[in-house]
Amino acid sequence: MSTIREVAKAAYVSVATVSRVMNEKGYVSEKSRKAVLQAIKQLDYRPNRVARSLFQKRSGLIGLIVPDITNPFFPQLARAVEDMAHQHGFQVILCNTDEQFQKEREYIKSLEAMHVDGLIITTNYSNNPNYEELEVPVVALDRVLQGAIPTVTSNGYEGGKKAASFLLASGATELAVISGPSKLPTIKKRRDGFEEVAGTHLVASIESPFHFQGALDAANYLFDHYHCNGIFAASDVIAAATVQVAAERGITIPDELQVIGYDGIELGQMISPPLTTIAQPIYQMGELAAKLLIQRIEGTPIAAVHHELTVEIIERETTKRKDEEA
Amino acid sequence: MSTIREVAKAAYVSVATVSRVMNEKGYVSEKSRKAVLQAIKQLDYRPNRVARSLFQKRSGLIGLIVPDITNPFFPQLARAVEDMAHQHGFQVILCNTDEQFQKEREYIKSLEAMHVDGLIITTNYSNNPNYEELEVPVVALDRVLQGAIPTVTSNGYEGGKKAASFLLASGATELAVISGPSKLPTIKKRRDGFEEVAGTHLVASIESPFHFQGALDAANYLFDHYHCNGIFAASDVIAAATVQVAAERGITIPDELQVIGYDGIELGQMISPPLTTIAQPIYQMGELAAKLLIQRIEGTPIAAVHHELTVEIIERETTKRKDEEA
DNA sequence: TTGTACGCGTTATCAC
DNA sequence: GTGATAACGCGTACAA
Repeated sequence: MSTIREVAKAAYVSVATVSRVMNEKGYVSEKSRKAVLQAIKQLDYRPNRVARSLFQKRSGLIGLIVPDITNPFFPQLARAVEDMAHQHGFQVILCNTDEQFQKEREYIKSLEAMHVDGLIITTNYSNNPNYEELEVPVVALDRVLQGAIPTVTSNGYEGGKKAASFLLASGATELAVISGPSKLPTIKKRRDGFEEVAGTHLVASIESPFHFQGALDAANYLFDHYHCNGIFAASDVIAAATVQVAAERGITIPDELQVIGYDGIELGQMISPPLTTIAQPIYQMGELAAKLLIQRIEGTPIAAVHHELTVEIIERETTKRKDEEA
Repeated sequence: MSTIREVAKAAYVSVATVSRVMNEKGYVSEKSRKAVLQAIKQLDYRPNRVARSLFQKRSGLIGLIVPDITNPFFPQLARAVEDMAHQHGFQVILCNTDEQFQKEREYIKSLEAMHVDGLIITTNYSNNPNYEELEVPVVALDRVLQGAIPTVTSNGYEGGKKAASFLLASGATELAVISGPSKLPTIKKRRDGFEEVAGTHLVASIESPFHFQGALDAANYLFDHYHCNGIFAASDVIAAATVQVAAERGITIPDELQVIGYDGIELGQMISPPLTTIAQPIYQMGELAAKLLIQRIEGTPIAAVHHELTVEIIERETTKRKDEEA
C-alpha cells in the first residue's frame, strides 16, 4: 500500500497538495489536480485510516455489544446497525459479553483504547457501569439505562397487554405467562402488562432462561403443575419450546392451548404450527439506535430520551381466529 | 484519556521509561517502575491503540465477511471467530455483503485501508477477487478459494452420501434433494454425494435459495411435481420449510415422508418434529479458521491447505429409527 | 538505568 | 496555488 508521500513524488507535488486533492479542500490548480489524480489511480492510493484516525481523533469505528450473537434476536439487530453504520462510513466491531459484567467492562476498556467513536449496548444488567462517564457517545438498545443516555426499546408493557387481550378475546380462560429473567426491566414489563389484563384469569407466572433448553424445562414445569389454555411467552424462543413440549404431550394447538410469543423473529414462521407473536420492529430498532448514535457522533445534540417503539401482533396459527372463537 | 506523556510527568520519568514499563522491555529500576505503575493506575492510563497501530503496523483488527449475519448459520460461526479472536487480543469487524461482489470489494478496500491484520471470508462466489494479491492474510471459511489460501469447510460430499444411505436404510425408496444454489461449490458437493448414493432411487433434484420464503416455494414445487418419501435438504432452513409445507399438505413425517437437513443449527431442535440433520461442526469451523488466521498473522507459516471437517448425522424425529424400518 | 529525538502517515497552519 | 512543517501518541535506537 502506497503512502501520500509516494503519490506526491509521483505527481511532482508536495504531500500538502495531494491532501488537498483528496479532501477537496483549499485551492489547487487544475493541472496539479490532474497529475495527483493520475498518480493516485496509478498507485491505487488509499489514505491510511490509522494515521488519519490518529490525527482526527475519529476512528470510524462503532462498538456493538451484545450478550450473544447466537441468540436469534440479535443478528437482525446487528444487521440493522451494520447497515446504517456502513451507510455513514462506519464499521462495526462485534463483542459478545455472555451477560458477564466483567467481559463487558473489558470490552469497553478495549474499545475506548482503540478510540471507537461510539458504543451501542444491548446487554441487560441491573447494576450499571457508569456509562455516563464514558468519553464516547453511548446508545442503549433493548435496555434501559439510568442517566443521560438515549435508549431504544419496544413497548413491552403494551405488548404484554395485547397478548392478554388477544388470548382472552379468542376464548382462552386460564392464562399463564412464561417470562424471561425478571431482573431484566424490559422483560419484566412484558409480564406486568400481561398480568394486568389477565387479571383473575391468570393461573400461573413462571420464569425461564432465554435459551431453548432452559425454556423446555420451564414449559415442562408449567405443564406439570398447572392447567391452562392460553400462554404468553416472553420471547419467541421460549414460545417455540412451549409449542414443542405441548406437541410431545399431545396437547393440540390452538384447540386446547393457544400460545403467543414475543419478538417477531423469523424463527416464528419456521416452526409448526407457525407462531402468533407480538412483533417488535427489530430492524427499525437497530436502525434507530445506530442513527441516534451517529447523530451524536457527528455532534448533533440528541435528547437523552427513551424511544419506545410500538409492537404489533402477528396472527399466525398458534392462536384461534377471533371469529372462530369457541 | 491520558497520554503516555502525562504519565511520565506524573511519575517524574521520561516517556521511554513508561513505555518500557508498559511493554516490559529493557531495564528499569524497581523504584521508577513503582512510580510509573502508580501513575498509570492513578490516571487510568491505557495506551492509545491507534497510535500504537500506526507505529507497529498492526491494528489488532480482523475483518469477518459474511453474506448475511441474519442467516442462522452465521451467528455461530461469527461467535466462534469472535471468541478465538478475543482470546488472542483481536477485535472483529463484521461485514455483510448480501453476496454482492461489489459490496464485498468495497468492504475489503475499506478494511485494507484501516490496516486490519487479517480477513476471514465466508461469502461464496464463483468468480474470485484476487485474494492472493491482498497484502493481509486471508482464510476462507465454508468456501473454497483458488490459490494459496487456507480453507475450512465441512465434508459436504460425505454428508450427502450419509444422508442418502440413512434414508435408504430407513426404508425410503423415492429420494429427492432440494439443493441450494448449485453455483456454490460447497453446496454442489452435498448434492453430488447424495445423488451418487441415491442412484436409481433418485426421483427429483431441484434448487432453492437459502432463505425460508424461497425454500417454501421450492418445497411446494417439489410436492406438486414429484412423489417421494425421502428428502435431503441442503440446509436446515430449507429442511424446515420442507417440513412445514409437508405439514400443510397433511403429509405425515416421518411415516409418509422422511426429511434430513444439513447444518446442525439450533433451529433444527426447535421445530416440530425436531429435524434429523447432517451436522457440521460449525463452532469448530469458525474456531479453526480464526486460529489459522491468527497463526498466519503472528508469522507462523501455515500451509494453504484445505481443512475439511467431518460431519455427523444427528438423528431426531423427521426420520424413522432404523430398527423401526418399514 | 534513563532520557532525547525520530518515524509511523495524515491533516492543518502557516509562509511564500 | 503551493510547499514546508508541526502536530497526533506511541515505541525504540542511540546517546548519556
